[in-house]
Amino acid sequence: MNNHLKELRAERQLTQAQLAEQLGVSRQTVVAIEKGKYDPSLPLAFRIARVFGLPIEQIFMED
Amino acid sequence: MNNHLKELRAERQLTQAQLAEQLGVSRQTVVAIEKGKYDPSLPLAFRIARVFGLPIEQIFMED
DNA sequence: ACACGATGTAAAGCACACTTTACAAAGATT
DNA sequence: AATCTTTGTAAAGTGTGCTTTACATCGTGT
Repeated sequence: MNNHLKELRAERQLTQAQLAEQLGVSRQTVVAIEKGKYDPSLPLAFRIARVFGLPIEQIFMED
Repeated sequence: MNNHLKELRAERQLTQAQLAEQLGVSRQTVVAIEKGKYDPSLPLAFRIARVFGLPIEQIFMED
């Protein structure tokens, strides 16, 4: 899976730490997802989608 | 997280085994998700959405 | 040069997603 | 009643999502 997390975060001018806090996860989790190290769980994907006001399919995509 | 998997599967008249095969997972995984024992991974959620032709948010929802 | 904020990397540990195998309980069919 | 399909339950094993801690790197500002 691919994702646009880094770009979306940059657009909103959020640091990894700020985004992590809004999502209720550690900064390492944000780093790992941005770097494509692993995919978020479904509940976390929902929270990410909610933070950015976008459907999950517009943030994450099967490559 | 809640989901409508069981109802959607019933509408399409699929058995758990048939759905599992289409999704490329074991039947136990389908059972566990239907029963709410755990949530699917994000990639599996995408495959489920594709099988039913619906956005993820119309199949899974934060309760 | 030094400090500071933001990002990247690594490793150990815990919980959960998924597997395989096996068996039990219903429902439908003959 | 006996069989067959479908569904439910359980348990042990593997891999991944997420945590915490710690340190390295890079860019910017003083």
